[in-house]
Amino acid sequence: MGRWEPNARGRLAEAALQLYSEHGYEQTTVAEIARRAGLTERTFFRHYADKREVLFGGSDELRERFVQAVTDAPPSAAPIDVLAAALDAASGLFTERRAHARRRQAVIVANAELLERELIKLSSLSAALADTLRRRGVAEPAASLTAEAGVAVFKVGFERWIADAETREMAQVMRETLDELKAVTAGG
Amino acid sequence: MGRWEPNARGRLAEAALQLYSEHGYEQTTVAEIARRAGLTERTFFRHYADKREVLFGGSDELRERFVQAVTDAPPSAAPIDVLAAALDAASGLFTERRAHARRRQAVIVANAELLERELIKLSSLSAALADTLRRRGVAEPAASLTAEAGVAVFKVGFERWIADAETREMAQVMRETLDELKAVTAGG
DNA sequence: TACGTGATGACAGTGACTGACATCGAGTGT
DNA sequence: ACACTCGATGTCAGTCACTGTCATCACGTA
Repeated sequence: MGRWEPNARGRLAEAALQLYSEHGYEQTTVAEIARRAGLTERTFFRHYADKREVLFGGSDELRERFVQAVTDAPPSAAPIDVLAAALDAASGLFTERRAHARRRQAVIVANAELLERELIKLSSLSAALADTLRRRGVAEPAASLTAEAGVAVFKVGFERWIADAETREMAQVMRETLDELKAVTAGG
Repeated sequence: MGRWEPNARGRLAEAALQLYSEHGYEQTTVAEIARRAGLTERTFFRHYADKREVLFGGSDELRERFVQAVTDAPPSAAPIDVLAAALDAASGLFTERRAHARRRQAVIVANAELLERELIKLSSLSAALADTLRRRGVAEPAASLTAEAGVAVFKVGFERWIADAETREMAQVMRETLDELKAVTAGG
């Protein structure tokens, strides 16, 4: 057995989600999170840049999944179809994770600071998407607009998937939501 | 002459923008802002909820302008046309203010915390837009998607307007950007 | 066996933000 | 004139997020 219990980072994330759920984000101190994880406050800040970041450990993976899908799409595909493929690929990350997503989202929407962090993560996702589209030869402002539209669909679709019963897969919800966006922007 | 210099709130906002521009957001303390405005730190927090909010005094006005335009649109108008009218109305707030907008935006994009605040203000704008569209009878998820698309156009259009020389009016840029979004989502 | 390394602990500090109470000039009524 | 209220501000003590610095100590390696 090593000197320390393994997976300090994961223990901190789990302790934080528990405490934020039980007592609320603002009422929880970093010292409490660290204590529940069997660590000190100083060590918390060695693993996470701030008190909010501990809930967003998976955002890099989501962005990479999106970017990979855009990169892998056939060169001939139109931006909107590339977007559809990316939404489909990203949805794969959430299968079997609806319960956890609900728990985490409930904490986030209950606090403005956490919502801010969520929004900047999505903004970073949008920037990465736009950049990847540009590398495919999509010009501005089409690249940025496609990326923003994609994130809009993801946001709205994610909320609907969370709110739904267990019937529909996330990928299906995303496809329906993208179709709705197309209908709206077409003036229908 | 009154007991205090008038417009304490405005003085704080101007002092903050100056100091954030000169030394950066993080390097500026609230005590410094208050001192330059001839007030104390405690009084700063009576006018603004936190160190970021001092840059966002105009966001309520922007949201109201958007909402008013949506409310005033003819009942028969399609959501996407309502959106176009709202973007046009909102652009009116920025005429003759390009220099100030540039200065403020430069400060905001230079700091992640300020960017987070900007994003949640735009998110609040999107929520208000969606709510107003729903009152017009637009169903979900069309209402939320239209609102998100509108904010996306505003974001992209605003950046382009800022980056542009003085040639085009903001309203014109917004119209062009909305047309680009339509083209992209149509698969063109 | 000595030494370097990496994760952690200990501790002091800064600055954002809050709560409680004091101050004082201006208006208001008598 | 006088008392009385009121609103904007000042003062002060306190909490907590976050940082810099140095110490510790098991583990691997030469």
